[in-house]
Amino acid sequence: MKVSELAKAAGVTAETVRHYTREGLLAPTRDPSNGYHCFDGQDLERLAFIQRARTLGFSIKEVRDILAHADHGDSPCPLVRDLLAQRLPEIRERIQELEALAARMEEALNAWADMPDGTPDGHSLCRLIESLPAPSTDQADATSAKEEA
Amino acid sequence: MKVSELAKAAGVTAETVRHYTREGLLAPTRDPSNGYHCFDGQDLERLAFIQRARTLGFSIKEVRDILAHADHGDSPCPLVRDLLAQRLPEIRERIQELEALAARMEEALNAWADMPDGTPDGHSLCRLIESLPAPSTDQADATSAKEEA
DNA sequence: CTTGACCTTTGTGTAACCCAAAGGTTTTAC
DNA sequence: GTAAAACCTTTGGGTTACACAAAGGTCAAG
Repeated sequence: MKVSELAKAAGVTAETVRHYTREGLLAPTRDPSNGYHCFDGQDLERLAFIQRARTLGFSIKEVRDILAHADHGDSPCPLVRDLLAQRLPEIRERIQELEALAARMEEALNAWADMPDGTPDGHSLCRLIESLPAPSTDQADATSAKEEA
Repeated sequence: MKVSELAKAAGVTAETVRHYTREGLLAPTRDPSNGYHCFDGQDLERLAFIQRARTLGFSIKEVRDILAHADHGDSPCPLVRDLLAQRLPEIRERIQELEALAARMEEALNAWADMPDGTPDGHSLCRLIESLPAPSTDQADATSAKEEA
């Protein structure tokens, strides 16, 4: 199979296949006559595996580690479970942050429903935004903001 | 005020202040004697404004647009409201995705609680992951996956 | 006058691809 | 038979919001 054929079979773009290949998640052979990448059924299974792992939130780097374990004949399952157990609370935290964000946005839209659109006057750029509570400036928050990025 | 002083006053890093300056959100004067950036009280207010806008989910680019409107004497408020109204459903969608992700992760952890850690056998790299439903390969999903990135 | 703390600019890294360009190959169609 | 379409290759740049390191100038304190 060539790049596009594998891509089509797996439902991803050819670029994605090339990206995974560059990153070492897939290791196709080469057609010596023209230098094209050659994938087989195993690569398709491997790509499907990668997609499932990605739906669980694993990064490319993590998937590479998982595959390396398996390629080395070791069970990657304990690693997989550890990563999941570690990441789950982080996801939940991220959800909380987004819910707080959505709440702020909604609150703002409601609060502003009848507030006038002032033109900037040197003291205020946009009262709609300046009416918000100031973001906290302490270290704890700076840390969580770092995570947010 | 010099960079670090403004940064401390606003509770951000000096790097962040420099970044906003590079991006044109802040326009400090220069000390002619040494080329240092000089910020004043207005810049501090402006930075506080930026932080509030960021807590509403506005990107740097959007904040720049908002500030440009205000600097030009126009009310940025309608723009702000439009952006918020547009972004809110996107945030909600993102929350749904993350909740689905958390659910998949949790489900996986539970389902695997008593499943054995098989060593890879050529047909399976990690049954824990391969027992997952295959990610859908249709265009609609590819599109939403694009948004997700 | 020498540290140490702070300033400057420039360039690199992050995550996971997307996209364009330049150039070779294979397939298709006339 | 060949020309154009379609696909392949590698390389390099773009995306977000900064963090960080390097190289070199500046400034306050001892």
